[in-house]
Amino acid sequence: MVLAVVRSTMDHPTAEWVHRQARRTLPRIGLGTVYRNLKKLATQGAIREIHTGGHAARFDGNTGRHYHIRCLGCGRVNDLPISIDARLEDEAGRAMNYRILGHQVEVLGLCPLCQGGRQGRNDSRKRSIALRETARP
Amino acid sequence: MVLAVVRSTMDHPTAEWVHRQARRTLPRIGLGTVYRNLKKLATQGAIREIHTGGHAARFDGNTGRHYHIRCLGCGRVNDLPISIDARLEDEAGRAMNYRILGHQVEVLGLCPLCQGGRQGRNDSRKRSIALRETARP
DNA sequence: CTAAAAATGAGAATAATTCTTACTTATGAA
DNA sequence: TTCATAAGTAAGAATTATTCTCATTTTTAG
Repeated sequence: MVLAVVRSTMDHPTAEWVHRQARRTLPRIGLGTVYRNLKKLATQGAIREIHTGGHAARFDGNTGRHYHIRCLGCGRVNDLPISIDARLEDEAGRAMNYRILGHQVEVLGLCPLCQGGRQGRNDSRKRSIALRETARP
Repeated sequence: MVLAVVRSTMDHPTAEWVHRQARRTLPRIGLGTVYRNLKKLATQGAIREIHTGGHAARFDGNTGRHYHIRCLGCGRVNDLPISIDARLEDEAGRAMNYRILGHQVEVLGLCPLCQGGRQGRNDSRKRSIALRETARP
């Protein structure tokens, strides 16, 4: 169920949103169960966990390699349709003595909604409340 | 004082480590004051705040544009001596309707210490305890 | 020197997440 | 089917990182 919910959207939902959606079908499911299963799915590689901006983690049903863009106004996260940089991991591996396992890129900016009217209308607090209340974040 | 501590190391310290160090000179300084000043310094652009991996935020006295590499074994964060990708922000700006403000890159891997002996010795819990107890993280 | 403004310490409050526990459900061998 | 064991769960307590509150102290400007 948790997997299905995460895969049902491209909007990188939070655990709380997944919980809210899952409850529409399984009314008695607990938030702890959602967290437990999100973690297990992420460990198994079925979904990806995105930690960003010091806010709640977001989960991504798209496990293909891709980059993200995050709005500093409202906190929304979107996929970036641009090619990944193969050079990066090579160069990093050569420069450091790490065993390289991957890399993440996050572009920061203001989404179209947050650009108009000096960016106050959709601050992160209001946005995350909206995200909790609507079906589609 | 807080600024001096953050600038004194290249090790991307946590707020708690900064607090511990600051207290060696200002024994009565509170953790809240450290957080308050870290936030103010970050807002002013004097330091940078790094949110990563769902753990405690880290602070970086190096405000020049650069990338990071994080060890999945022990959580340490290091600077990457590789050039930044100018193409990324251009492409993202063209593809999305965002106003682009910057981007971050984080390479993930295992540091030299965490590669030996099946990576158990320096797991993130032990590492973060060590980081709290030693002068240099 | 003094009044107003700014910063602080101490601890309470909050948010996200994990952990604990008693209970329920699934699984599998007999 | 039946029973035993393992796995999963709900509910809420606990933890961690961070922010907030507020009474007090320090700084600043006049």
